[in-house]
Amino acid sequence: MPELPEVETVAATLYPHVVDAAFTFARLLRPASLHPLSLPLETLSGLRIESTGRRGKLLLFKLDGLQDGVLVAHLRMTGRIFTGAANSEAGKHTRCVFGLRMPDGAEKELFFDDTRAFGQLLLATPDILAKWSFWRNLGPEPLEISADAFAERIKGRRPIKSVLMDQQTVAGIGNIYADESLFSAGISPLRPAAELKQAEIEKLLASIQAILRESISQCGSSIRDYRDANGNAGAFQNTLRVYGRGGQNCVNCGRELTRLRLSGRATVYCENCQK
DNA sequence: ACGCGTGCCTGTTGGC
DNA sequence: TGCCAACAGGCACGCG
Repeated sequence: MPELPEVETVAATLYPHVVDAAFTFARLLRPASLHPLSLPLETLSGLRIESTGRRGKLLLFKLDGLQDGVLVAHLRMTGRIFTGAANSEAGKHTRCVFGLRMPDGAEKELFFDDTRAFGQLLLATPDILAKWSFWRNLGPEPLEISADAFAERIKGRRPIKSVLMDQQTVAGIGNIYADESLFSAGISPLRPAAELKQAEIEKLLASIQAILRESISQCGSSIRDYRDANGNAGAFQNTLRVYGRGGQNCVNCGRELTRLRLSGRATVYCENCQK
């Protein structure tokens, strides 16, 4: 499930395949995979991809030729973006196909596959983005926020894990990195956010940043579906210390890791090491 | 305003 | 072996 490090990796691996390419067509195979606020994808024809990037878990294609326009791909659980040869056969879970013409005239295609179809595409100008509440309310980038600003944002009675996963707090943390960061910081996912001491908040942010950076350097975590734009798996899943390890032994103290459901999501932590 | 529960999706897994 | 419930879970939405 692509979170910040995975989307960062997709953006980086996609870049050499699509930079300076111009869209020639867009074939939307599943209408619901287009966000209701989106401009029609036909608008893309002739527009050039200036760069690929990321904001939180959102993959961005910056476009030349549409006033500060951007094509946003929200991959959610199982979304994948990759390029292939022109006139390729659409897969069973292909939701959209884009035609691309490279600067040297070569043609290729860009695919948006999404097995579970939670993901969405959105072609937007700044005025449209301003109407999109998810975008408007998206919190700062966790790799760029200061400890003071972070502390400001995590006040509240909710469990700290729920606060971390709220994209309005900081953008890009999902279930994997919330569990891993809390383990690394020695903080229970159940602690009400407002109870955290200044030193704990600082340690938590440092843990988040270290884990996100380490995961990016290993091209993300491939638990089941995630692949980068070249179809390669990441390696950070081999480094995970609590996520998906419920019932196994804590790597730190050896006690059995606790697995529970917190606001609807599987949560694994060590009752001994995380207070 | 806030926080919780549910629905959206489909493939995989594990228990009986 | 076959069936089916549980599960994976980010986010919109509705309710209290």
